[in-house]
Amino acid sequence: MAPTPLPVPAEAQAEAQAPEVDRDLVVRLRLAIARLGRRLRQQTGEEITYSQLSALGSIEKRGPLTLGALAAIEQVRPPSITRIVANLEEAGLVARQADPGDRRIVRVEATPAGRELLRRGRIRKDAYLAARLAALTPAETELLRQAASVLERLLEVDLG
Amino acid sequence: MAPTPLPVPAEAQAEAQAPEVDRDLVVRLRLAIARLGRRLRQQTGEEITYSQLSALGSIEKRGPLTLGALAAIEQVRPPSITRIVANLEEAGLVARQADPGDRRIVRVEATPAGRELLRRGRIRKDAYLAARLAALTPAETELLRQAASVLERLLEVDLG
DNA sequence: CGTTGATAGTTAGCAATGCTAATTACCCTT
DNA sequence: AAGGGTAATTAGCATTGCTAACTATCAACG
Repeated sequence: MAPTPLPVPAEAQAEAQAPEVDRDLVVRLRLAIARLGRRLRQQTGEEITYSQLSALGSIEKRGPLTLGALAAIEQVRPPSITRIVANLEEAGLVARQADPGDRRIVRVEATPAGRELLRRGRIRKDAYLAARLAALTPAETELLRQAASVLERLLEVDLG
Repeated sequence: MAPTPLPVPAEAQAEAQAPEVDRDLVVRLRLAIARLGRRLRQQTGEEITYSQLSALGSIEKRGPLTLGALAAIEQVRPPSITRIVANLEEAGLVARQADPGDRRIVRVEATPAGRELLRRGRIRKDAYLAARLAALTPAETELLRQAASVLERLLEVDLG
């Protein structure tokens, strides 16, 4: 299919340097991601909300994290993270550590219970995706692997 | 605690993963999609929430819809749709029609203002993604194009 | 030293989502 | 006319996410 240039509105042109963008790709990606994301979100277990699960996952993966760092990762404002972490702590899934050098800073870490819940939750979510990935050819799987890298980079692009 | 999630499809609760499935890929894809999806959701613009936008989109696309049908499409319970539509109506973006034959039924339709907002909203979302895609190399763009096809197929895999 | 300004996190309060349970209004069949 | 089922709504709850304002702490500079 022929890539059609996207008429980029002024506000976006201020951000984006390249005026030529593949409109079709943009639309297809947006729809695919929005829908898949929605399905994954619905795939949360019963014991914890999606936001909590996501935060817990980041905490486990990236070690002891300050709340500010966690908020940045989760793309949420500090007050939201404060509350989410409070709920996680109340459920015994994360623990807070005081920073010895700077008493303003709070670090959070996953507890064994948190890790265990995460493991179970992942199995469920992964099973959902995995069941679908299983229908793909090896070449397609490899393609998605590379695409995942690109998507990860995309997420790190900070346009301000 | 958390709102009770929708019923989980049986096959997702079933056994963990087939050993052949690449676990790392599954995890990375899930995270990338979930986060990118969240960002797109945040990119709604100020005038309307994501749920409202999604509902409005379905209403425009699938013609006059009963609230029950809309709830099914949006995968939410009837009370949620009632409220979302009420907000959309208050904003003048949709209009209700009484069903002449069955007075229990309410149908909703997008107003011109609703259609217009939808058009603008799409452009803004596309611009968000487009700005990021612009930072990619041609090879990466091509990769994503192929990945989009795979993702689309993934979504069509109907396991339940 | 001690103000002064920045930084980290919290609290308070708002609007919205999503749910369940219960209710209202209505249709259809008997 | 009575019953049971269907469509939508209301009421009430927990959660999310935000902004604005506040506390506590650190660091720097005169």
